[in-house]
Amino acid sequence: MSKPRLRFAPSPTGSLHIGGARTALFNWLWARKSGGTFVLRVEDTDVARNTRQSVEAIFNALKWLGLDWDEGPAHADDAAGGPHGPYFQSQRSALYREFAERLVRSGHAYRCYCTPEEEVEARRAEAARVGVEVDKLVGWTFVSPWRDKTAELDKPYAIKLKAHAPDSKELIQWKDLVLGTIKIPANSLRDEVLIRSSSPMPLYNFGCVVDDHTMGITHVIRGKDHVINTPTQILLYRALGAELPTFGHLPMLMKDQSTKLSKRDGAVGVDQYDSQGYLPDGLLSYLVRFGWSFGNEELFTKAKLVELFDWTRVSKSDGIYDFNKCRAINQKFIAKVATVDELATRVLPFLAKRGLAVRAGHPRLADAITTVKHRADTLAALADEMDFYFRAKPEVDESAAKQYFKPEFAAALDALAQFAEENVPTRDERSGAFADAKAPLDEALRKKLTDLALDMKVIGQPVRLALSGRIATPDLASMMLVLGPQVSALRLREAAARSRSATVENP
RNA sequence: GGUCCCAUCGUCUAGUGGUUAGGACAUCGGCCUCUCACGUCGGUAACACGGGUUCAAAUCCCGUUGGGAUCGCCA
Repeated sequence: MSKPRLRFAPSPTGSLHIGGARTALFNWLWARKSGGTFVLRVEDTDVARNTRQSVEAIFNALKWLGLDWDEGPAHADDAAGGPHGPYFQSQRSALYREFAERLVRSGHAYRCYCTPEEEVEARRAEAARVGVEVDKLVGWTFVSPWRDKTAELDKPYAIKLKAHAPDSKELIQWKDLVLGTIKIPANSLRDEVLIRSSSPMPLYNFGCVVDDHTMGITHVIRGKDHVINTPTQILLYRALGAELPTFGHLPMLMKDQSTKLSKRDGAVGVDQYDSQGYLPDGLLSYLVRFGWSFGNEELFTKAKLVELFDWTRVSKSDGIYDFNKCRAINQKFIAKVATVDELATRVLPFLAKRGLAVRAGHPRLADAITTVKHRADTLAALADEMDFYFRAKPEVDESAAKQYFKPEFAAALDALAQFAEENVPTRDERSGAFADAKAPLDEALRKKLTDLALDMKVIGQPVRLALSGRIATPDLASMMLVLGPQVSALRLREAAARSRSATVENP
């Protein structure tokens, strides 16, 4: 048996939606797991809604997620893109026309000279006959008078699929990879338009089947909203004399129990997760749960996902998208899964956004991250937590300064400045893990406080504010260690000076 | 309404005939503590309902109810 070929076929009408990302993920996963091929095809036949900008946004989102494709356009202007190219449907019109005419010749399709307006009119007439409003008319489909005619007229025509014989009792069925066997009565299908009368572009079902067929796609994995398209597509495969791919329909992502997640529901664009500082694998770990789970595990790298994925663990029921849970997963990913090196690379742009031009390999970067990675749920938050380590002077929380920078603390702050100079090792002086240097420093600090007859509970916040400008930070010893003896001492002395000159407030 | 699909804590889920129905997020409380977090301990909280099958059902079957998808010369 030949290797599986899977595809993701987005329509470029906006940025990549997380639902689309989920679908792409499952296709990619099986391609990687099975040693098959992952194809990217752009279904850009709706010229009114498609934009080149969207094409690029989708490609970028896929790249950011790390869902690399083996075949397909490398960029928005890549006309070839691989052995089955072009991969933009808008560039394949001739092919669709050719297949459509072939179906007309073989009797599976016909030229319908009715105009869309005539069909609308027929619908209206039927509604009037039955005595209901047009949009209340159900279960009625337009039957073209051209269905069994072969005449060629000199006027525009749509090519329609002859879906089934009028008295067909056939059940169209397939074994769905996730839903199991599904049977749908053929007579519930209508004569679908393959190619419009007014445009060379194919309609969805036709373009999809022609492409999946000519591109050798073996597995069609998509959202459950496509279940209803499947029988029509099966008819099309049959008409083409083509082998059926395996279909798999994934559960939907819902906003709540009664609404499916739409483009207006907040953070649904993958690009937004990128700019908010999510980790690609963090997002993917959450998205994969919409359809797949592995025991109670919820943190997966892509490599792990490829290793563990299989179709027997795929679920059928729709899931409600929970932004909080997504963020919680990302937080755990930052704290527990991502390496300091990876975080160091990824946090740089977020530091830059704060005006901090920290370069990769900055001597304080790795240590800074180890002190704050348990405190952030996004890279943006991580950058915020690290901010004070990299500023020449910390940005002081003024209301906290009023509370903690008081004359009575000045002497202590000076004394601790000296302590820092004498006890905080420089980076060159220490080796080994951060924690190995921190523990003794922490101990020394406590001893010093005892010697000075200072209570940590009292002096802690002034010192914290001195070192960081903030009232919520990592522990004191950690900050001193990251900052180093000189900077620590400098900040403590400045705080001491400021405290000394602070006026005593009258309550 | 036709057709199709689905159904375990608020949410995502584990569970594949015998469990005190487990975990995670959220939530509530305790502990830890130099702040905020992290961590940790514990609490509240679920098998939609009704019939079968079986010694035994969250698990299998049927029905009901509830929810979703779809019904374009969009994708």
